[in-house]
Amino acid sequence: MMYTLLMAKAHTGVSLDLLFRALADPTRLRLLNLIADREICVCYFVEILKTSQPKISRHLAYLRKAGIVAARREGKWMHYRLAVPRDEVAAKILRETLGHLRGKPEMQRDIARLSSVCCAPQKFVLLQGAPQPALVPTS
Amino acid sequence: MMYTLLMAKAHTGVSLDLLFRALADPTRLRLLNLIADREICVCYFVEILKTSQPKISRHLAYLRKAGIVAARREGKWMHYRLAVPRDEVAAKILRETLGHLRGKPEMQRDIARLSSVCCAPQKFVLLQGAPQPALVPTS
DNA sequence: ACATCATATCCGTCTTGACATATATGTGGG
DNA sequence: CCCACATATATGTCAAGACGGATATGATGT
Repeated sequence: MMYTLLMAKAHTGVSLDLLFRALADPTRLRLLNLIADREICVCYFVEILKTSQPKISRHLAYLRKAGIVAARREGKWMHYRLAVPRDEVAAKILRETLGHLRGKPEMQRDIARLSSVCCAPQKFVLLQGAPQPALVPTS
Repeated sequence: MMYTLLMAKAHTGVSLDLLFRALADPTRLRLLNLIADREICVCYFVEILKTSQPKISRHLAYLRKAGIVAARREGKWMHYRLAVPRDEVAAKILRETLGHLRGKPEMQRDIARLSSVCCAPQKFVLLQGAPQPALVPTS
């Protein structure tokens, strides 16, 4: 019942204002920054953003329905990766936005946290045995 | 009471998700496309978008408070023009978005309507004696 | 049974449109 | 000059819906 606006048009491809809607939230921007060039599973988001799992899951659902990310299940784990929108304009704006995010200190901090978490996953209860994120060829 | 989130941060410059919020609406995108490279007064928006004047005025207020457009009064008329955000990242994304809009058929139709309306303003009751839009040096 | 993740529900806030009304400026008459 | 009155634009109010966070519960795989 929620997010019906986005859901309604998700299948037709992302029109510009829908893309902007998807980008108009700090949590989603942080998620996108982490997803940008690696396939990564949900437990890392929970550990890095330090927010509740349902909250993250909802924002990921939002991005999925907006056609910006795609998910793949591997056993217990769900891997998320970027899904470049078919719409050329939307795709370009998304790429540029991700590029800009990379320069933001807050975003760099998230990436740094990801690195440290990956180097010592055994230190984080949530990440026991979690699959490592895999870099993805830059689109 | 309305738009408090935007109002709260408007003076500090536009953070990325606030810019996206401002862009996440079709009406505002149409307005921005018309404003992009000319200073233009409100009555043209009403005539071109064919929507209610309060609706347009509200969206313009939204864009104003988001720091994306600026207004200037000249007698009865209010002229709106683009206001490039101080934040370099936001400014770049805005410029690129406007560039992309230019390619969209719907937006080109609006520009076409603007031209025809400007050539024969006497045909439109709303535009009797309204000042002509003035092109602005491309930023 | 447990771990990982997704969805439902509740609640407060924001957004949006429609409609009514207020404000600001210009104009003409006394 | 002051007063109506028209014009251009802005704002208040209301209702409907969307959003975002928190919490509880469901689904899926080991």
